[in-house]
Amino acid sequence: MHAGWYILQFDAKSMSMTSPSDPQTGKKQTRIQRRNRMRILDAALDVFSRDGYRGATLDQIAVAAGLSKPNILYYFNGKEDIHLTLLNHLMETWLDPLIEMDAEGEPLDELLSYVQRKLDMAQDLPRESRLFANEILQGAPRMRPHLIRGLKPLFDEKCALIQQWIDEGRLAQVDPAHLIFSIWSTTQHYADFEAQVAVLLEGPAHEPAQSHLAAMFRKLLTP
Amino acid sequence: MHAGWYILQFDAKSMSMTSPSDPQTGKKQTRIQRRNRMRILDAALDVFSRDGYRGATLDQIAVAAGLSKPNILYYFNGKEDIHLTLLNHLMETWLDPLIEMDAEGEPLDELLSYVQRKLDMAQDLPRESRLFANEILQGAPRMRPHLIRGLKPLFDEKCALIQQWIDEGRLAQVDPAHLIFSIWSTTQHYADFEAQVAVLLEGPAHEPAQSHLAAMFRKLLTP
DNA sequence: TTATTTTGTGACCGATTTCTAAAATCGGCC
DNA sequence: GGCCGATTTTAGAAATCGGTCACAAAATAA
Repeated sequence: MHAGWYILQFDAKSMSMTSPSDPQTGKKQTRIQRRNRMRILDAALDVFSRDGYRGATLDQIAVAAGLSKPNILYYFNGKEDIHLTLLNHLMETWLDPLIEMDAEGEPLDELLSYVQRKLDMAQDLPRESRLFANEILQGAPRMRPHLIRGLKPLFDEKCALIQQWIDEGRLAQVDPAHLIFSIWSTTQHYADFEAQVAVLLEGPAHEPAQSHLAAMFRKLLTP
Repeated sequence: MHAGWYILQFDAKSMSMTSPSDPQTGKKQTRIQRRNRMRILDAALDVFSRDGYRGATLDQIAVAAGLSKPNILYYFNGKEDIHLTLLNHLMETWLDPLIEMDAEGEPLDELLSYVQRKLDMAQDLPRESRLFANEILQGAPRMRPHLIRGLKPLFDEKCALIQQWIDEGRLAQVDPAHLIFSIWSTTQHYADFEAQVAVLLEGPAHEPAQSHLAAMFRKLLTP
């Protein structure tokens, strides 16, 4: 949960008070509402994460959710509303691993744990990872404000922390920003490029990604 | 140029002999044909690399190319044809850096040069990188055959080479496949997630990506 | 020049897409 | 049962999609 979340949610709403699609105004959601909104969001996550915003259609989402198309629009104010809701939900969880990186902990442990958490997320939530990748690939048209107001300050804070650890001689010399980029890219790769990875890892068994990345970043960061 | 290329091209064609859109059958292309096909492909690269196959429209491409929609379809047999042509062109150049990795060279030099070439490509051809990323994100529906027939054998060959270097004690212990994934992901990140990187690197100057990646992989690979 | 081929366009088609309006149906509650 | 709000469906409007076609304009060959 971050400060920017409710702001985005608020900005995005058309502020109509008449639809059950607005969890802010509708005090109490029915069981059916909760169930169907969940179904729709789950189906939409499949579709948006594969085809991107422009490539996704309400028909695809409706079929995947097992609901009629107008019924989808009974629960959400439109395609944009669904997509924005997904991005907002994503924001709630996406930065958690980075937030958890603790200034009080042992630097190497903290960073290797962070790698582990990011890799777990890529493997447990590949659709969310691809949804994010799609949004950034398209130039982050809907998420740039959140990147600036939410991610950037957190990023700067953690870069400063890593730099401090380096200055204290507790980590090897590394550019903190590029280090974080390397952690993000190597971990998310297994979700975003799953189709390619699956083809290439076919055949004889390979070392798990986890041990490779742990070894790599340990070597990189050990002073 | 790979064996699979002509096969893919062949499969995709409707084999009509009447359109200038088929560079295989039309012996000599006029200047106008070459110029307009170039314009269309350049515009289509913009659109496809941003919005993906389903999200892109012929209207967008036509506007970006400065041509009318029917005129686009005079030069190409359809949306699919344009996209496939782009992917085929991409294949011609995308694997070159990996191919160049030389069994006769010094292992560390070869791998660090490979990192450098991949990073150069990400910075010089970001649209191509995003086109590729989009295709894989969507499950590689059009490229999986090429991944299997073209990339996989090359990948296995280079993995074996790296493993041999390791066995000879000329490189540190590393899983070759995951090493290559790490090289791909870290370099392509700067093209595919450019929108995010641009936001986060704003402010005080940072070390260039090149020196970070060079240092990182040198440290990882030095025995 | 004329004849012919190449290149380009406006009008249009059927299918798809987002979204609305209104009627029909469901589910509880008295 | 009968009422009332919540849910769902039917019907379709309006715009956009990929693609076609007849024909005009321009380039080229004779």
